[in-house]
Amino acid sequence: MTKREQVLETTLNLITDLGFHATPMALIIKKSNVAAGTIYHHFKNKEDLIDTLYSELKAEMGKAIIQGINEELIYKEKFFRIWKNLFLFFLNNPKKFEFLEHYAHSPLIRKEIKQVSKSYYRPAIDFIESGIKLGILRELPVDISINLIFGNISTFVRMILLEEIVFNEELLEKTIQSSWDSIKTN
Amino acid sequence: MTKREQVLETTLNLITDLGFHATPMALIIKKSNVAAGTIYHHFKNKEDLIDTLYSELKAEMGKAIIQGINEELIYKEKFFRIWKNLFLFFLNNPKKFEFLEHYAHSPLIRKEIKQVSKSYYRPAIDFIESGIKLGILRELPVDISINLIFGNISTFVRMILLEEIVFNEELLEKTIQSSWDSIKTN
Amino acid sequence: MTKREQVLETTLNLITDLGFHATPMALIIKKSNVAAGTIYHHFKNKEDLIDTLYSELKAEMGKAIIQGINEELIYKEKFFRIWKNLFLFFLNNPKKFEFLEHYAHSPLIRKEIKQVSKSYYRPAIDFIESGIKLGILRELPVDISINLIFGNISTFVRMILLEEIVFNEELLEKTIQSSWDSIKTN
Amino acid sequence: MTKREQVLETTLNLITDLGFHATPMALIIKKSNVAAGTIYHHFKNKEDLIDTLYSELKAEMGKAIIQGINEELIYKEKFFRIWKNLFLFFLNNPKKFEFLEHYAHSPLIRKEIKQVSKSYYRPAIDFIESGIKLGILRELPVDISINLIFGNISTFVRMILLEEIVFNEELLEKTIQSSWDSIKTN
DNA sequence: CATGAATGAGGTTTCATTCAT
DNA sequence: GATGAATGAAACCTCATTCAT
Repeated sequence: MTKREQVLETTLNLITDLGFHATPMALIIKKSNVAAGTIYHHFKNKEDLIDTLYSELKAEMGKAIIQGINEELIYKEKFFRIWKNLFLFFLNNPKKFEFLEHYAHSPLIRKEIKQVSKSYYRPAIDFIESGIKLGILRELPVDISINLIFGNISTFVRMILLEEIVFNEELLEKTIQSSWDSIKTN
Repeated sequence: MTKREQVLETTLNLITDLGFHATPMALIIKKSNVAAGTIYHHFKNKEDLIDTLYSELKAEMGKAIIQGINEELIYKEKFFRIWKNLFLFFLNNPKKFEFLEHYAHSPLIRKEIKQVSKSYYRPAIDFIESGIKLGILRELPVDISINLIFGNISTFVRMILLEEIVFNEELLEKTIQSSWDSIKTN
Repeated sequence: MTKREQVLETTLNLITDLGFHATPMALIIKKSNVAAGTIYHHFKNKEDLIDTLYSELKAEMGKAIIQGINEELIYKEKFFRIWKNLFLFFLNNPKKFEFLEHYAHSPLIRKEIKQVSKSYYRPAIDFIESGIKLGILRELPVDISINLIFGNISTFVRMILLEEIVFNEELLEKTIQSSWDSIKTN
Repeated sequence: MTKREQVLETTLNLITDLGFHATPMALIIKKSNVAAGTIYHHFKNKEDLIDTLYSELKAEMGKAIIQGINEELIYKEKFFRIWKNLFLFFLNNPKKFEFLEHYAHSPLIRKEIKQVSKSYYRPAIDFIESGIKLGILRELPVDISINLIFGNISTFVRMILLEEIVFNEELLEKTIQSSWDSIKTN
């Protein structure tokens, strides 16, 4: 593990645990066993460190979403697959989930970075658009559909992580179904 | 307007615009026309100020939710009413919306405060529970249903505020419908 | 007990327990059940409060020193009496002892106040001077003798209060004797 | 001279001149030609700075006490030597004297620090104990004898520094003698 | 690439004091 | 005499960042 990676991982852990405002560089330096100068060798400044972290996590998430999707599946199967992909990525990476959720709408991440990061889930957008064209999905603005789905997944994940519900396959299917019912045509 | 109210209002505006870490007390002091000591007379420290703000806004939101609900309405009408109540509260109070959304899952707000604040939407929880008992809503954990609905509303509001979609009555009805379809029994 | 007395007593207790720097007016106000303004009605400011306390305690100490001294006693008996008087005053008033000891040489108490307070143990000074004239005490500067005696008493008291030694009559006599041996002529 | 040493020396001077509460960190920073952060790099906070200063001065004093003591000297000569060593250390280092005296019994210095500092004059304690065993000194608790001697020295030094007496060899001998007479057997 | 002592602007908070009631 | 909300200067300390090694 390189120093650079150590820093990014430590930052992720600290920021999700304590929040940005309670995570000074000094703490990141201490917990990642790195010298102050080393961080500034790899990242321009604190903002750049956060932006980089956000950006890399978004890319990782983008990759996770499309795993196992192939053209043999029918539309609804693809939808279920994507939903589960994202769900599992979040569930298995709770810190990354926390971070991405929290800073998605924060003034802390520069808009430019958010814009670039959006490209990572271009495939998801395309998928929704095609669904509408095919008449499988309702005529809602794509971003609404996208956000409805993402929102549902993140709510579901959060509740499992906070142990407000106990996960089981049946509940998972019901929840995906409830997502599907909210976007499919009747 | 008391000094205390001045401080809370200014804090809400500044924090939503700039973020917590970019809102120094000095700025709150200046913009609320109050002396430094006065803030610390009313609030223990910066954290307590934020906690108080969060708590009071949650209470206000709780009141907004149940307006106009009476026993003459049928279940689905009540649901639509509640959905619109919350939607309008957020849309008409964008700063409050921003703040509540952003700090809902932040380590900044003490867990104790979050717990207390939860009581403010007790009526909503009761409403969902009764819907399930009556067989109108699916057998999903109440908190999931609640969060699905809240999540949908907030996604919808955010997109209107960010001007990613243009609001109209038809779209509103479609969106509520998509929420309703995700929780109602088939 | 008047409000003024409440304030003085609370101040004595807090300052000896916490030190001057850790005893803000706000704490004195709280612990003495008095309003901020009330203190400033009785004392010009914080310095005046401390000065007054010091001054009144010195006066009280002055009175204690000369109790039971009458002309029927021989010189050495008077010395033992005075020594015990001061010893008992300190032992029975540990907070007053602490305070007087600590602020005796502190830049906190205005020199003017110290000067005035000195007059309270004029009788002790006269007593030493007469001892030297009578040839009973050594030819040492009066202030040295005075301070040697006071120093010994305070050391003795402090050790009892800190439970570094256990008090008994025999030890008391030995200690006074050691004081007497250090100033009497051979 | 390191930055750390600069800070300690400046602190000693300022605190003895003005007192703790009248010596803001800003003044220490200015007078020691150091940046604010530099102090906090070396010391945890203001209290730690004072504690460290106290501790280091005690150690220095401990070293001074035992200079020139060797086994060829008889007991009384050693006593006179030790007395003079401490006397001279205080007289030649008036600021250190002031500081050590003033904070010896102050709640400002943490008890833990005081405990550790006590070890620095272990040799003096051993010396007194051996004197009692040899029958040269009275059967008084060691700490009493120690404190009586220290008390006398400090009273003497203080009076010279305050110019309440004029120092000369004869007076010095008389004062040591008065100390000796208070602890030796008759 | 890596280090960590040093920086100093600016952060949060304290605190003696006032004054209208 | 007594109250306590309000004041704002100044206190302590933090923190992102630099730079000589």
